[in-house]
Amino acid sequence: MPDENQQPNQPPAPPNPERKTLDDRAKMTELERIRHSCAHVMATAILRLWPDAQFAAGPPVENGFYYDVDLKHRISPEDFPKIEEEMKKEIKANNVFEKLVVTREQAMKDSESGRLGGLTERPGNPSKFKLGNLEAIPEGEPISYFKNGDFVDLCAGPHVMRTGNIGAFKLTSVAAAYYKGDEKGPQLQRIYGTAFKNKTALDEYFKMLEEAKRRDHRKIGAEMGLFAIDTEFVGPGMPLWLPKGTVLVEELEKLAKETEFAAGYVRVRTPHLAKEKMYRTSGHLPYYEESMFPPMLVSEDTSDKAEWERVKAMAGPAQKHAYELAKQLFNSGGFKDAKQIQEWKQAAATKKDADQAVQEFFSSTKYYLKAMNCPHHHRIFAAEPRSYRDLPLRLAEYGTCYRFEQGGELFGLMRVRSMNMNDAHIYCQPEKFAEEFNAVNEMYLKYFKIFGIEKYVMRFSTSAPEGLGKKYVNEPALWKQTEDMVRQVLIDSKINYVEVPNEAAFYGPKIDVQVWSVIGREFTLATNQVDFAVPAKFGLTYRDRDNTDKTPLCIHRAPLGTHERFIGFLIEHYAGNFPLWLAPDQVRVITIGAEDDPASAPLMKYAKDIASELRAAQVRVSTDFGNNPIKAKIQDAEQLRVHTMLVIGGRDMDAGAVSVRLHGKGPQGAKPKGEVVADILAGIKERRA
RNA sequence: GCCAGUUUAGCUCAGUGGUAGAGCAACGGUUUUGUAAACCGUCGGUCGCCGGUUCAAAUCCGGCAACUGGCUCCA
Repeated sequence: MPDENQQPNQPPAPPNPERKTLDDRAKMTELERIRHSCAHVMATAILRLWPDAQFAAGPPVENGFYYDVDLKHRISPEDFPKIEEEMKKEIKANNVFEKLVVTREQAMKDSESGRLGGLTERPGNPSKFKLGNLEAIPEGEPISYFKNGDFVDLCAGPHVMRTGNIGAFKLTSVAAAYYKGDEKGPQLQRIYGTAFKNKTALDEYFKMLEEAKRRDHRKIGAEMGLFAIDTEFVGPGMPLWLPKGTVLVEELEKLAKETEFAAGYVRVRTPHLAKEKMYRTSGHLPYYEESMFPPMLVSEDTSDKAEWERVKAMAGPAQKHAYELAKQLFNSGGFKDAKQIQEWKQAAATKKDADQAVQEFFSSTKYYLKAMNCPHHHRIFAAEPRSYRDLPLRLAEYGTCYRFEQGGELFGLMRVRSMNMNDAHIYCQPEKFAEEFNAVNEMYLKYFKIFGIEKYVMRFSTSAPEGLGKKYVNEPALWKQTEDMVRQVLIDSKINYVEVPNEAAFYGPKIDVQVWSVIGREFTLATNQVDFAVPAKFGLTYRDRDNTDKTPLCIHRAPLGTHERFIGFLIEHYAGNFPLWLAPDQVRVITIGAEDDPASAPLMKYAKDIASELRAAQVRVSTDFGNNPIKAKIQDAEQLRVHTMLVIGGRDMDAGAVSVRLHGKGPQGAKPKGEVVADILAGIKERRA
């Protein structure tokens, strides 16, 4: 990793997915030691209440600690007070955290007797997870226990000196977690807590959480009328952009279009659907089917006769029954109740058979909602003969994609099922790759500057040899070649990055840009992927200088990610206080004097003229000429987060001036009207922060 | 999808088996103003949905849905 480009406020690199070395562990900060120790104290307390509990891993994490436990009793927040009670006793006892170095044989023995992660030996209840942890310790590395009171744990430390050094703590939540993160492994209960040096720091942390809640994009989005998620009629994970949110969407599109135009991109537009053949050819279906909406089945021939032939050709009664029910479904526009669906499911031996029956019914054309834009763009590349002179061809589109994210993944605007990607595909000659890839990275940095994003890290995801042919296309030479190219560009451009093995896309290595919102939430915003596989699958070629046909390399890139996630991020980044160019409510003209008061007629004219002038210049301006007191009008505008308030009274009118007030910054004094208007227009044009 | 929790008016929230409440917002009026709340009044709810227990359910029980915090996944 190039250190010289390390930015001063760069966050620490994400935790290495591989095992922590003893050296890494020794670097634990004091706070981390407190939290790690607190996890042991929590385990001690849980064992006093439920002696048969088996523990897996209990590390400190960003905002606290957790311990994974296997226990018949389902721990709920109602149990927290009594666990905390036991923890307090252990802290009050002020036991020493004693380190014992043991042999592997001893540790094996203590795992089998249930002593590890226990208060006593527990015959017939071996410490199975500790045994697994023990196996992961490489030969030659010392094996140690930490002991506080009766609790003995397999642990490399480090810890605080005594349990009494844990100043203040609180249990926060419980969740399910898989042993060693393996979905197929046993499921454990993960108990989360947090700990601090003292009560003041703990209270501050909870106050910070409250503050974070106020900045949550879901809360601000509702307050400002940016978006709505109508789960009843539209569906979960499919946001509706309200007029004010649409302003943000369109301002971003404008920015992207200008930037891409200047960088030599051309724009294209594609439908939201494609035939099954598209995703079979691209190779997405086997890798990606789970994340796509189930296909729509479309018939080009529904004549009764053709249908009958198909029914007769079907294998068994199960398929025939499924077929009848499927027909009912399509004719009536949906099953009437859950019983009917159940019946249908039972009728078909497996879901596949039922799908098959439906498909047969409609002469077998499947259409998929697109989960990505690349195949469509590949077909645009294929639509015309290409010469090396046409390259690099940069096809850009704000393409709408649909992904069937699992229910539990959905999260406000951050994880959605319908999304608009700031997408483009760059087709280039392999020898032009570095130049193009670099230009894309520079575009990222340009955007970050506009939005004042200072904390970011580029995650360079590469393949793993064991995944070739499974998770990744089986092209070892191309993997190595493209990964080397990307790495070289990153090193040459001195961009700060971390390399993450085994996380590439199936068709090539990728770079994800990770950012942190002010409230500390982490986001993967942008992505930049190399694709050496899919263009070949579509038979894409260009005629090179030497009169031979060659396959282009493709770079997928989305510097602004999706509208949904990017705007979600921006809402929290700015806490809803957008810069003038983005603000849904840019200017509000507020009069001291009401429209329904005849004496204010000249003031009204003066104010209306200013509003009209701004509106004619495409500024989003509203007016408040109502009869509320000025304080109330100001408050309304402040709560709406109107960026610039122009307060106009008789005094201003007489001087040909307006009084400017900026949201969150208070009154800025009266200035000549022309100057104020010019400044507003310039601020918008320059996209001033 | 998995574990736990939550769901009462547009929003924030009271209401632990006996006639659904408050503040803000909205709407109607009064008041005519110098930088974050003038005053009076009116409207607004199948207590997420379905079922059960009970003389009686927002409240107790079961199922489902959505959301929240995590896990796995991911732009």
